[in-house]
Amino acid sequence: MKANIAKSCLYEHVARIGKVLSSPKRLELIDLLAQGEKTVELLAEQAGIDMRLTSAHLRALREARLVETRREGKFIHYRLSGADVGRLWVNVREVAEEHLVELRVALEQMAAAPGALSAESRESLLAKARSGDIVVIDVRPEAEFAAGHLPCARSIPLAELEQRLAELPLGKAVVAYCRGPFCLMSDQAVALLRQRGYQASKISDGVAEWSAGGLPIEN
Amino acid sequence: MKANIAKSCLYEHVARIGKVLSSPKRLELIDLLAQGEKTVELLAEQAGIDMRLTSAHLRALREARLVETRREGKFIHYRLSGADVGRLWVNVREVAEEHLVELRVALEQMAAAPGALSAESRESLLAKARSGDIVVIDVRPEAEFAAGHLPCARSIPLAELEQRLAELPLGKAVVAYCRGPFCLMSDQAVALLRQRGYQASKISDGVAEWSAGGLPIEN
DNA sequence: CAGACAATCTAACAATCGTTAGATTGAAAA
DNA sequence: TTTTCAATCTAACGATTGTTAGATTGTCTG
Repeated sequence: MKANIAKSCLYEHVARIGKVLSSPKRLELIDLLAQGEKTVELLAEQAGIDMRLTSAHLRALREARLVETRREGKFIHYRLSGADVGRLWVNVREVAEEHLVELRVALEQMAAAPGALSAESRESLLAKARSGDIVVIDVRPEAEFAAGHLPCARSIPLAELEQRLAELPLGKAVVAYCRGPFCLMSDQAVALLRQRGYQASKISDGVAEWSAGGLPIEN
Repeated sequence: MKANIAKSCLYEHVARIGKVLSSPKRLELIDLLAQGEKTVELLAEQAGIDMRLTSAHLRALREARLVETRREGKFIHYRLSGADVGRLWVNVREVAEEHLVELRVALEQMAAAPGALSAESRESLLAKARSGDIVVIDVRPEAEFAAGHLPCARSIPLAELEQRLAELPLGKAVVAYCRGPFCLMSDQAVALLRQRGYQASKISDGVAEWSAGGLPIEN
């Protein structure tokens, strides 16, 4: 039957997307690109992968049309080719968290600091941030903050946090966030802040999760 | 760094889900399972794959916890392990449709019958079905209808459509649906109905797409 | 022009995966 | 018990993929 071979061809096209999601390194690159446009060199450094291998993985991602490029002098900037790609990454990760117990266990024992907010809704957090009830800090590198961040958030990169403690009011609750559930920067920030007497906690959301939840992103 | 190896371990777990989505045959099995619980034999027949190979693919899906099994006598019934798995499949397919031009082209030239409804919202379709303005028919096998179907839909499997034409009112518009955008059954139904003088059209949604869109499913 | 550097290309190896076909398990029926 | 049949297991193959290291492209700077 002619229709049958045409049909299996359709699934083959979708499998191209699946194939690209089947490598941990490529997933990490997608996670990093969800924070904003980045050069190959920066991606290689942040993911801890050899630049030549990074380039090969990015090629695979580009052939599946999940990322696009932009040239700027010697540098080539990669970015996700749409917000739906970020949502897809969040979706795959959520399904993995839901069904793979091993992943949940690994996540729990990695986040040694028990700094997560007790199941607070995104909306109520946003309301408290808007009213000035809490201070929300974005501890990612400044370039990622500039590419897009949570409403009312202030950029204090983790590397600068110790020197810039004075910017934070001691009385108010401080809520930190970073790249998402797989990123440890907000945990480290919370640990440092608590050590210095601040009332600190974290949310596991990054901009991709926040945005996938239907909430606004500023830049 | 210890944190670094733990982190790459997290992405590896998510990649297990990606790996399982990287084979066209497995995607077709997921698509079929989104229609409801099925035995290995039935899946093999409907996907046109050797049963032993089907079993091997189902094993991979089960090891990634995307499907679960239930034994009933000699038969083993497979089902998706949650509604989120169906949503993930829809999500991956939508990203593929959005970014892979080749897939869009293949889809268009496969659906020879131009029977698709002009961009009508799901809600308005549901309202018209509820008011009795249109007749919605589910042309999938009856067992799939029984496992879950669109509200107000009537089951008329494609194989029985010709003999059961009398059940359909000639004056009203008839809207057919089947397993989803990759399924040709609703196209065939529309072709047959129009040939017999009915005012027929189709929607590309199946229960998975309908449900992923936040609309209710009956059974 | 030559040198520096970001990024890609190439070739080669080991490891993994999809597929096939034959053998085996396990539950129901004769 | 033996037979039947759904489903799984096993071994083997060919193809694909991830990774590595060296060579190359292309752009800016001196």
